Amino acid sequence: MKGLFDLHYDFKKIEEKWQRIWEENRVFATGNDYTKPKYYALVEFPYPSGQGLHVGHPRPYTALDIVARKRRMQGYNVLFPMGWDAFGLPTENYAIKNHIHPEKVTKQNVARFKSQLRSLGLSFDWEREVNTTDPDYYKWTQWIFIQMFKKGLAYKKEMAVNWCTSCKVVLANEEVVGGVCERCGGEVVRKVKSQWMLKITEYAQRLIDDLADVDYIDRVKASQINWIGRSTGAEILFDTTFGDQLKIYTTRPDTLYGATYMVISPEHPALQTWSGVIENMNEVRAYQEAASRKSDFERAEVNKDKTGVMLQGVRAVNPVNGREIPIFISDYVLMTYGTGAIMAVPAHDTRDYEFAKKFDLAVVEVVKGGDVEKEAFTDCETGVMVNSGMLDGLTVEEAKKKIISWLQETGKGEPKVNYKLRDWVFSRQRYWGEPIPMVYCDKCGWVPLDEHELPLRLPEVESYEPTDDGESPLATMTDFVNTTCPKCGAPAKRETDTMPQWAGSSWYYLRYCDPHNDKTLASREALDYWLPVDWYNGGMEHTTLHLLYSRFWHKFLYDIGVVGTKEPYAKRTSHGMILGEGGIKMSKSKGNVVNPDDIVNEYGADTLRLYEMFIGDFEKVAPWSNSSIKGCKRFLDRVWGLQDIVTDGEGYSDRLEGAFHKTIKKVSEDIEGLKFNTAIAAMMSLLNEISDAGAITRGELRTFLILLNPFAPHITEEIYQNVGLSGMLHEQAWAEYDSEKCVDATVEMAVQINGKLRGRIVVAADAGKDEIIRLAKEDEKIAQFIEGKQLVKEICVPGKLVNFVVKG
RNA sequence: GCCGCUGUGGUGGAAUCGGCAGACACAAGGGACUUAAAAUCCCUGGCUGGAAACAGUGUGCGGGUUCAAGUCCCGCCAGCGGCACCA
Repeated sequence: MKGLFDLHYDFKKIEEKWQRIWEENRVFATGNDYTKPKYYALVEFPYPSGQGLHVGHPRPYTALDIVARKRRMQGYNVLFPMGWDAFGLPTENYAIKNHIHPEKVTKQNVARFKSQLRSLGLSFDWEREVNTTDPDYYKWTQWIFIQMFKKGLAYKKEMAVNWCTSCKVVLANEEVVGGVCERCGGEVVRKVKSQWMLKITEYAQRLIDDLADVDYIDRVKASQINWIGRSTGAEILFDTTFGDQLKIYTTRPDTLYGATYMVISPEHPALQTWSGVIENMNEVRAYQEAASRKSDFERAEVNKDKTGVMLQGVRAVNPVNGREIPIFISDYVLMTYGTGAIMAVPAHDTRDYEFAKKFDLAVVEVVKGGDVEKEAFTDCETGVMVNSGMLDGLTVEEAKKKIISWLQETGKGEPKVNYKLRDWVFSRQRYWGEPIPMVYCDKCGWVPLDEHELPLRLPEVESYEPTDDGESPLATMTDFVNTTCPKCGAPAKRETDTMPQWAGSSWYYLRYCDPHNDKTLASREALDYWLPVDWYNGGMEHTTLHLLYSRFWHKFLYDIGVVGTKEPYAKRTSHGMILGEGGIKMSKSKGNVVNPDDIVNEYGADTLRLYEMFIGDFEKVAPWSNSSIKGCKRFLDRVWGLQDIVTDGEGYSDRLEGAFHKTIKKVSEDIEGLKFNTAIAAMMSLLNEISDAGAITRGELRTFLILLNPFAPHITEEIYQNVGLSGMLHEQAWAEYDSEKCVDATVEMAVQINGKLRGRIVVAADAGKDEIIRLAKEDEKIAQFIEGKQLVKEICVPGKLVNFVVKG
């Protein structure tokens, strides 16, 4: 005999069947009807690594797949594309090791990823697939670079790079872990090379300001603002005894009277200027030498002792009181921020304090409120100025204003805004990246290729390894390197560095709008229709690099008239990582990696999708659990069993009508609010109610399937067909609810005495306060508690509770 | 040090504006079905006491506001992520 819910459904057959039907009917191909309302849902395209899909990938993909499927049912023209961010080091390293062309490796990896993604039933429009390593794609990456060069935003500069002394190779910052080479563990030092740079700093203020116009989750906005690191202060000129001037930047111009010495970076150019008068130049040179040998990691170690050398023969003059003060060089002052020189105010800066204590320098208190005998007093809120001449008695804020206007009047300084954000180092001495389309001509300097010569393809090379002196493998290709100047025709040499991995991903969302266009990166018509991306979800780890870089490129493209919106993404959300069982990060070495293929084989794609959405708060990390996933499979088995109890009838039954309206509301709202877990819980509750009722009408089942379809698209489509409903499920309109029907006729209310739960009453939903209180007092138990006592207060929140405050 | 997040049963996690803490699931225990197991179905469950009704207690810790606090305020503690000598 067949029980009600004891069927296990054949997910393998069903999932393959529907994936085939969707593909053959081009069900998820994006519509080109620009008169329809549009919705652009975007997930970050993956790097197709050799390991295949990780169980973390489906979490964001499923989430936005749910949104995309719901939007289609709501009548939108939906763009939900996918592609490959395929340039990058792991592929290149694999190619070096195994002597296989990275293009071939990429092709294999993409094929694997694609079949894995297909098996999950994600509704991507594969006709719009893009690949950053495709010359038809990177042609436009190169084109954008050339536009930036033409506008002066791309320039070449001598830069320190990370150099692995053992691999003899330039490393990206990400490859330097804990100060050593990620691959071989060798020592990493800084080496100066000429690098292409992009002037993202020119957009720093706009990248902050325009965050006001977009709907990003707060933590994303906060870390971008933090990363850009805007600070306001002043630049101040100090005369020197040499006869020139030294410019410093400070955020605390109010403490100028407390500046008792100065510090400049070991790389500061003034040292060259003063070399004739510095008496201890040997000592200075030795310090410079030592600093340059140090890795960035060593130099940045916070807790290390401050070191430095006092310059003999040159001193500075504090402009506000004419006092001569010593100048030091120390590596705690960075050449890359501000002016590479500071005024040191030990009384009110912890680093200066530490330095002053070590070198026994004067500490002059100029802001009262702390104890500068013990530690630096850095509070700007409460302090009052002392020992500061014209500033005495003012608050810190007042003093800042006053000293800045004094500096401006006397020509000794001016207000200044600084950013921590640095220009983007855009060169990599690597093979597997977009070639930089530039030529160096002895006469003309750096000249971009003619645009009609794009794409500049990656040439075939024999070895992908960088050369011994850290040049890209392209540097050994004389056929590639030797060319003629696009401007004057003289013999010239090509740039042999390639672009970083972040290049191709900085504009890919634009290409999806019109991926096969060979005239422009995308037609203006398509861009105007689809932009901005309505909802972009991606990892927090991309907040300060990819997300910021792509906003920067978009703003540039806006400035030159390629796109019509200031911002690329209207909304940005971020998912939490999926950890291994027990909350430990999944890793090969720990052997706790879950392969999505195994889960799909054992439970089916619908169960995997459902579980990844049910696992917890979408925005937080969640530990994988092999037993919890069974609950989701069980749920789908029970949904499958609904076919056994379906009855004729297209309307709602009296018993379930309210529950259905409530669930439609809950699921609809929860999807918008990233609360996929509670949306599923609501559907589970509804199923429990249906089970108790023992029957479901075909109309009710139809509604249930519509709600569940975005989460579990295969099984719902199959049941829909099995019970003889017309058309295909994904074509149906999203379910509507009636707010009035979400309210029950009667409600159970809690009755409290002095805030403690003492009883319950059932009242009509529309009962008034007086009536509720009357009914509560009539309750036997409550009456006992009130009897003989003084009723001080009666609180009634209709629909929730009653609270009697009694005394005595 | 700075920025952000988190702390709720055995576990994952729920809980609009302050309004019945623990929804929904997992695991566990008991029962039904079965020759048996699996699967499925039913029941129980924060903790303490009690056979039970019930009472007390309970959301990292200490205070406070309120008729009412997981939620708001003040002060701590612990953990996670990111940045880090940015003047």
